[in-house]
Amino acid sequence: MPPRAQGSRWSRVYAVVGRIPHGCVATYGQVAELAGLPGAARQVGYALHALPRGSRVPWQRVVNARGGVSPRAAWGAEQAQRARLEAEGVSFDANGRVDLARYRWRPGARRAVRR
DNA sequence: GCAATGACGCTCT
DNA sequence: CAGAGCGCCATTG
Repeated sequence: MPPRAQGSRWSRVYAVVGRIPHGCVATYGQVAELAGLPGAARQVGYALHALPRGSRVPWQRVVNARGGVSPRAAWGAEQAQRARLEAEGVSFDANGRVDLARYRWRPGARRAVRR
């Protein structure tokens, strides 16, 4: 039962996700920590799941710790996310995972892509 | 207030 | 690196 929880801490999660720069990706755990919910990575994914389509929240930039897109209820969304990230310059491997070592969002780092 | 759920994370094998 | 198991917390019913 997908809850709504509009006035909950989820808004905090959305705010953090919205701060993810273009061409970068963040893990659930990272977003959770930045949102003030350390260890509540699950709730982050849960919050994103409740996001309505058309939301300005770049939920597509949020991936799991392995840099892969988690299988969600919306079939095809996984494909859309990958396509969108590729359009931003994020490369996916044959397994559909991104190189976190390279695209992982570094809060505070000026250069998104460390090189 | 208790129990169940969930787009996850971490550790071990 | 891949797969499996256990634990984390927050929100809902």
